[in-house]
Amino acid sequence: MAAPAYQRIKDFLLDGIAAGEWREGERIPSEPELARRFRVARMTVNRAVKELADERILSRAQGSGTFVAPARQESTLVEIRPISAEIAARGGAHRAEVLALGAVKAGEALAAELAVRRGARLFHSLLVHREDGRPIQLEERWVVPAAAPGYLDQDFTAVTPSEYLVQVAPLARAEYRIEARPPSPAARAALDLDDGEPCLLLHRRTFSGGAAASVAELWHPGSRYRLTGHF
Amino acid sequence: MAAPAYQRIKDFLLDGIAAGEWREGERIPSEPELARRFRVARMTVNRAVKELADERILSRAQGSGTFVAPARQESTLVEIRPISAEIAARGGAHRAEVLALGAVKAGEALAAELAVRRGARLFHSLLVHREDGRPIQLEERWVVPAAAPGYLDQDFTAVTPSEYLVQVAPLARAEYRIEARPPSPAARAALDLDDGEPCLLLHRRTFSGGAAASVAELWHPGSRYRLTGHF
DNA sequence: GAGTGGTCTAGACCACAAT
DNA sequence: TTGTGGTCTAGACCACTCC
Repeated sequence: MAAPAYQRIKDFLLDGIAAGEWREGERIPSEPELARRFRVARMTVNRAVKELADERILSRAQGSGTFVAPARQESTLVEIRPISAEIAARGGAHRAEVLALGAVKAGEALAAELAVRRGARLFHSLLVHREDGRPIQLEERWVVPAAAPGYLDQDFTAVTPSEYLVQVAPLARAEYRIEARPPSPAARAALDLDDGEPCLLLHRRTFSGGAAASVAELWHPGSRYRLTGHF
Repeated sequence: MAAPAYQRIKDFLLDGIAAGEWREGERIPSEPELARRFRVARMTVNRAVKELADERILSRAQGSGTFVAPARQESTLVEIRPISAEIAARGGAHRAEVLALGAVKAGEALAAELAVRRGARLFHSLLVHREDGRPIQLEERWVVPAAAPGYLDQDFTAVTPSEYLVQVAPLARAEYRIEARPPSPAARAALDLDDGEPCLLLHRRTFSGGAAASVAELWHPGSRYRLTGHF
């Protein structure tokens, strides 16, 4: 199962940008040059570059070339990015620590949210994400086994659960809920909070193939995390 | 300057959906059929349909066809939905109380946000919104006078500031920021908070005609208000 | 004029779904 | 088996920018 050519080209460009090979405002290789390098038709390169331009990672100018777009500082709620990408975009170093990974039985609330029976087996993970060493997110997740059978075998320090789930269970829909909350005991322990510091809680339920696939609770320190966006 | 073929096909499909020719979940003509009808290559049809699928107006399934996607509702964050409409949608009774209305001088932070000089005159309003008698939002707002000259003469118990501003200063753009915060003194006094109850703070800056027009700080009791949405 | 991206063609092979 | 979408080719012409 090789990745399609256009995807390989996208990855090549994204890796180059991440590695600083082309910086903001700099020109990337032209379509004909990429076509030669990857031995594909120009239309295939065009698709790869066009998609990155649609995602505003590149900007194109007819007659002059394709350039790395200025980094956008927007974690739009409508398109929530993995925390690792968000941190990388700010130039920070991301590290994840797995606090728990295993199977649990669904309680009443979870059973209702995931449309399984009470006591059903669910995969469960608990991670802390750090930016430059400081905890920035406590991620607790419950996953319906059928939606991601290999969930428990993953190394979530390398690929975040959110990234893994997107790969194995194409995301059809998601619901979210944002709240200000006093920290839960687990969040207090994991997030290195000041006295009286509240948490920004992002609760998310995802659907894949028409059925509920996972529920996530993302706890963030109120003093060090905010959601931003624009329209 | 004729529109490109792929755009004509997109328009054809959008018009058909708008006219009810194909309803939610129904199949639209296949790529080969559209190619015949428009006398273009299948790749051109593919581009048109793929773009509409990327925009989630259509959904595609290999082997079975292309379907009209279920209409998506906008997240409450993406639109500026006045709190009064939000409450009405839940079946609650909305009442607003004006705590302050007048002119103030811009401090450093506000001057920077609104691109005016320090000490410049700004309109200022402070309101509490109640749902069935319980305070649900403390709304503090600073407005550039040029953007809404009649701001101070309004009766904000009848029309909320947000509704008034949308009328007089067509909204071009907005930035928002969502945070979890301990209550400010004003919020503590106005929102009838429990001990240790945090606030969900929505900070919003609006632009009209290219210039910053207003800044709003919307404080909500963490236990009684959440932002929700889906995609 | 040379190089760039924007669009388009007329095929092709494949994976997948419905039958 | 037939029809669907997913991907790709090897060209082409055009509008535009830069030199």
